[in-house]
Amino acid sequence: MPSTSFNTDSNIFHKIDESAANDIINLGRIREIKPKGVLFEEGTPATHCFFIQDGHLKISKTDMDGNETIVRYANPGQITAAISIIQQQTYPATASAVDSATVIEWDKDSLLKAIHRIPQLAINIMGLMAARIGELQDRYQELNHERTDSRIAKALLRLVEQAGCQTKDGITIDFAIGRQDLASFAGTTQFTFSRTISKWEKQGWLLTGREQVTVVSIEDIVRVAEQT
Amino acid sequence: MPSTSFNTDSNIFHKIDESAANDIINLGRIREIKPKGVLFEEGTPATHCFFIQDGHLKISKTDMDGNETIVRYANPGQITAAISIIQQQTYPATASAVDSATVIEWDKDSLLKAIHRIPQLAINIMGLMAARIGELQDRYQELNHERTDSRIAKALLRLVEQAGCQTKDGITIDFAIGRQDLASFAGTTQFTFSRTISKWEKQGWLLTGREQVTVVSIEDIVRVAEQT
DNA sequence: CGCTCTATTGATAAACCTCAAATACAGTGG
DNA sequence: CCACTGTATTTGAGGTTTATCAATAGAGCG
Repeated sequence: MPSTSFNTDSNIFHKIDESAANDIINLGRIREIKPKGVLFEEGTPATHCFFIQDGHLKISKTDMDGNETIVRYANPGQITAAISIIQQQTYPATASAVDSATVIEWDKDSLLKAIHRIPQLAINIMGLMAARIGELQDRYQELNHERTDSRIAKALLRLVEQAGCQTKDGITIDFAIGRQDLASFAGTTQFTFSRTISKWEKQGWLLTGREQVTVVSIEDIVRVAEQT
Repeated sequence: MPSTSFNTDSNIFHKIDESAANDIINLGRIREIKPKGVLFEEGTPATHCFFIQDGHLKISKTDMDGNETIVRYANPGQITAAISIIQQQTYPATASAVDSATVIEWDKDSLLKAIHRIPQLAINIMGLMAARIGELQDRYQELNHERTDSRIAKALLRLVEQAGCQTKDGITIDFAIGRQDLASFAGTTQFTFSRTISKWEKQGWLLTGREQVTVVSIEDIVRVAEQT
């Protein structure tokens, strides 16, 4: 049950007519990535830019001690590695597929040419980038000043918002995601994360399973997210 | 001794010839902001986009408990509030001048038209946005996994890099900045910050004064920044 | 010289991480 | 269908970093 309905406001083809959009798509190459497959790796030369057609990517950074920080989850309709359009640099993070994903891959020059022909494309990409800056700033602030409880709640809400899937018990996340990844996304450890959500499960706010979480009572999670 | 030399690579007028650049500038309006003056406030409608010609802006978010998070310091040559080009939204942060600053202010429509005429402008702005995303991701990771020592060192290095000014004793920051702001920028409290830098001052790595810090031994600060 | 704003320092507390170990779960092959 | 193996998750105990609070000291300014 893939959530392939793009938000038109934050779509790179917003305000671009279908034939032009198809031209742009045809400049790229479709690629399938297997679960846990790596699309691009932090530190390698940034040559391509990707549009996510289906599936979900984990964008993460790993430091020298092996600590993984999940920068974001990238969802259908978004682009990633926009940096490669502009500067001859290296990818600042690693992208790997959480499930089976299909992306469209453009090389720098093709996309640059497309932008010169269709400036609206640049404006749309800027919109996506602005949204990411906003989200990163929010998460930075949260990590700085909020308790793990709130951050965990917010992390769950973000995932549910971006990849939520209604089931009979509540809303679950569209792809398999382990505690370690959830914890990294929330900016905490798997241990603290585990303790926190088992507390919530006892309250009946959640249902948990192996690599899976279902939010039963959104209101309660929102309340925790909102509290100091 | 203002550091008004823009880095051409990350300048919004990169690859744009002078007459076109002047056209773009003339679409805007020059504004002077007094020290501590507010340019735009978090949550208010995002109507304008700003180019910093001279001076430094503090971009910050303040939560309900009054905790200030300094998202970044914006320096000459950069733009801020790029979000207002694209979406009819509110500013995600507050910008205030740290010293006397002069900015060029564009309204959304003027800049949109300019982009449609000169797509290179969009590409340049995307470059600046990509740089900011990269920096935010770095800082997020640091806040997540590094000790306050390293973060404080990195904060000092960033400021020195962006607004450093060579003096006879070492490199000092171009504008007056108090401990509270330095601490916020490093993601810690004024107390921890104070303790840490007085330790470093005793080692002879720094000279400190009221609202002022001079880095004497960059190498030692770099070493602390680099350590786990 | 007093007033205000900024910075330092000490004592205390607590949130959170680290490490160790136990338990649950899913898939596999017998 | 069941035991087995590897992985994921939970739980506990203990320690450490870092925030919090309170109080003092210093700098600039009229």
